[in-house]
Amino acid sequence: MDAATTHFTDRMGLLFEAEGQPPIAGRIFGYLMVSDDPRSLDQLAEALDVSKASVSTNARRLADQGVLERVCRPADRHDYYAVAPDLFSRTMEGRLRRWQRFTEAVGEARRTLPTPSERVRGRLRGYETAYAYMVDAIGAAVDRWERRARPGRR
Amino acid sequence: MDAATTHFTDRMGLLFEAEGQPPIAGRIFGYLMVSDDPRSLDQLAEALDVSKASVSTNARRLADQGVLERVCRPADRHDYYAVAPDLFSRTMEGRLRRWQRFTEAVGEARRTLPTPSERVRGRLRGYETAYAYMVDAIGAAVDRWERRARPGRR
DNA sequence: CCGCACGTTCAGGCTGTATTGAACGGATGA
DNA sequence: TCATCCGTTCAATACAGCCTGAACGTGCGG
Repeated sequence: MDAATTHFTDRMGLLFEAEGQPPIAGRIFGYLMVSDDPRSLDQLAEALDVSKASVSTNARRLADQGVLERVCRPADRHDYYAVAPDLFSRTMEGRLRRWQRFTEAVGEARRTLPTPSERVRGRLRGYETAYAYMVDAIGAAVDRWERRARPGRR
Repeated sequence: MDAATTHFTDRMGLLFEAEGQPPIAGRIFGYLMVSDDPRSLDQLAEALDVSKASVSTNARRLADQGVLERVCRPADRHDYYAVAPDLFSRTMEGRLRRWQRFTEAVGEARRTLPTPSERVRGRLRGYETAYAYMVDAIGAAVDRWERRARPGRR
């Protein structure tokens, strides 16, 4: 692996770490981002110099999140991974899902708090409304983007 | 602190943890979210049953991020904290900033990789374009939201 | 039926970080 | 000037999670 690629994968590892994900997951993602073809677990383990166990776990994790796609080739027992073709909208979906968890907690609080003041109730309700507004706006923007970047798909 | 509030603050702690932030930061945020008035460091430490050192560090951290606001009262040496009034747009700004780091790394990769294939180059460029598109869309949505939620402000 | 090549799982070591108690600096008021 | 009350900083500890090597299950080929 050349120096520029190593630099990029390491940086992705740090960025993923800052988002609460394992560093290796970020490095896998980074490596596949700059890979032309899908890569097998062995290729990933060797390129990144990490154990196959980690690669297996983290690659599957990323695939579950929709960041990667598992590619199967006929007459080949290897699992190959590649960045998801609709990576961007998947990422946005994931972000909205994470925000939704916050909003659910806020909604539960608004419903179960014993004696919320008017200000607190308004604050919580305001957060929920803003979230709903954002879901619409971002969803619409992603749709527009997808239509622009991949006209005719679906 | 009543059970519903404790439940909410703990949940916020877990959600913050999943985002790569200290749990106590989330609990502070949660507690201030359902607090009518600004709270002092001592109040926070007692309510959440944590050391004042942690409260000091994490509250300042959140204030730096724009999530909280430090409130000063005349003739009172205490520091008070409250959720930022423009919490939502601050949160969005922070999210865009984090995405920007990814995009910067992608841009650097596109410029420094020794022999990127056409597919890889297109992928990286596509990511950068999508990010720029999203910054615009989200920025515009936040503006619309701010104008709707706080008409007349500035 | 055996050998091999995969991917997965799991206990254990290890590193990084959150949290704490204690010490510190600064400002205020007597 | 001293005593007190803040908030901050720091070394030390506890803890959580990542990563790994080895063992396991599975399916294919000989």
